[in-house]
Amino acid sequence: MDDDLVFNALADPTRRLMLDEFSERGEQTLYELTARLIMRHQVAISRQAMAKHIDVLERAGLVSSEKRGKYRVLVFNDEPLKTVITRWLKQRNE
Amino acid sequence: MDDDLVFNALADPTRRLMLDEFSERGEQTLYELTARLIMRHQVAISRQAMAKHIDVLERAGLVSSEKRGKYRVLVFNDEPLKTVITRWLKQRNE
DNA sequence: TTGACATGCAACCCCACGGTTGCGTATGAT
DNA sequence: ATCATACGCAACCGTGGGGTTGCATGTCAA
Repeated sequence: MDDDLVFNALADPTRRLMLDEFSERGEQTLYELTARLIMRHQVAISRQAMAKHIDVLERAGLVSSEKRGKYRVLVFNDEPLKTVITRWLKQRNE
Repeated sequence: MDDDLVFNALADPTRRLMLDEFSERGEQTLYELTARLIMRHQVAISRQAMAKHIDVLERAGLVSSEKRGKYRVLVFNDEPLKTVITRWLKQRNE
């Protein structure tokens, strides 16, 4: 896992919104996700821009994708987040 | 606290190294921190570039600074990190 | 088989960001 | 009083990232 890819993936507000949707629904189509961002978050974005964001998330290991017929199905993976956040926070056992 | 500022602050590898140093020493001079990055992490960076990074960290609330005589003393604050990381991770009580 | 649809790919644009350069300022030791 | 030092400020530069546009491809329903 590459720290740099993960942090860069999190640096963009649109990608963070995507992760918000993923934490609600772990599995979504690219088309579904795009529709959701536009309708529920009033994001003005094109399909191509979304595809680029997905590529970034995928390279960071936060999303894995699989071609299923006509659709590209995206699956959320929160493991990179867990490993990344412990970097500067001392363990508290309270 | 502004999420965007925090995530953008974390997006740069040099700033992450700074936070590494801060988690060891919560309080440092800008001069000290610069020297540490150069010597311990082989980072080639100028004082002015460091000052810019500190500004970014400060706007994100991760660092507060105070002028003490000739020096600028920097104090680490991990609160923004704590509030930010819980966004996508469901609580696990194991 | 035809056509709508979901996606892939490549070239291009714009601007924010990290870095440098140059100069000015104030503090403190001698 | 002098001078090295730690820092602030502003202008400039080059690159990368987010976005768009245009076109090609593959899948599925009728």
